[in-house]
Amino acid sequence: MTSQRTIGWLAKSAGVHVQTVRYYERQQLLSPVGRRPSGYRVYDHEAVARLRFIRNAKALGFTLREIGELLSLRVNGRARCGDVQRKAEAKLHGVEAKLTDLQALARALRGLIRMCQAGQPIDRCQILRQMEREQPASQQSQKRRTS
Amino acid sequence: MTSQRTIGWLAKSAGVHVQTVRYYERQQLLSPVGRRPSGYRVYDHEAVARLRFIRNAKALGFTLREIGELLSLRVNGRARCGDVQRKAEAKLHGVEAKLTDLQALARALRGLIRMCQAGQPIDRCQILRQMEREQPASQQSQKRRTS
DNA sequence: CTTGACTCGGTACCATAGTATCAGGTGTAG
DNA sequence: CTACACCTGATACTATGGTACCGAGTCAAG
Repeated sequence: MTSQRTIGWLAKSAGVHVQTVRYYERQQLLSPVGRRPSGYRVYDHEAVARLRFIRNAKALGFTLREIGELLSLRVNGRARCGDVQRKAEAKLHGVEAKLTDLQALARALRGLIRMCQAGQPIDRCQILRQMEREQPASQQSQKRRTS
Repeated sequence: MTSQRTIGWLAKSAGVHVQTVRYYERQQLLSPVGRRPSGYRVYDHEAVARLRFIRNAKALGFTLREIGELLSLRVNGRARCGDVQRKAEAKLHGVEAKLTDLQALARALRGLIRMCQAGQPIDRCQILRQMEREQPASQQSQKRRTS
């Protein structure tokens, strides 16, 4: 009953796999409140909230590393809301840069499709040509991961 | 000399590592025009354009698999324009779906940032509170990383 | 007390996009 | 002719975010 707060209970409550909970533990994002004598992990409702937090932050595009930072901000009493805000803003800027790039690409693809409809041969395709050009690395849309 | 079109020349010309060129070859994105008797790969200027294409498409968020499709689209282009058009349209739909996801993400981030009254102690941070809420994964799938 | 579900740690594996290192062969400048 | 840079395939390793499987131990219902 009430003592059923095992890893399986937690996983089910938060809608993730048991292995994922253990994976998050290895990544220092989450730990059990204790262990039974048998070694079984014991959790509380806090853990469910924390796991939900992780899931939502992940859906917002934060990496597990970033989520870890967010979580430790929460623990660290001196941290201010502004710290969190800055992280969210950095993430937003990355997303906006990506949006700009993708919008340009969508426009280019629509152009290609129009050209195809006009019966133009593909070797005149301007986007494909454009993509062969040496591009001035200008507004780099984040290398790999936004930190 | 003109006969220096080895993998090293290509890699330097396109600004990637030699191993990356070989990796792309394994991924069927690029192949040498031939081999020297010694086995050395030989490339031409086309290869530089192709590598630049790959780099630029990658910067736009295409996976190597998708880039392969784009490249074969270019090669098959002369044959059947209808085929090409369908592929381009599929690609466009993919880009538009990505755009929708990213726009939702940006909206969510902006909403969170607005809620934050900087200077609040961390335990009153609305961003963090919001992220603890049960958010039933909602509509957007988020299958691929958006970073 | 047995049965079956659950849990343990450990390890291996998936995809993605490379990077690093290896022994050994090649190419070329001095 | 000798250095030394470059090339070869093969294999292993990086990071990210998990998933799958293993034998062995545990827990609770019947």
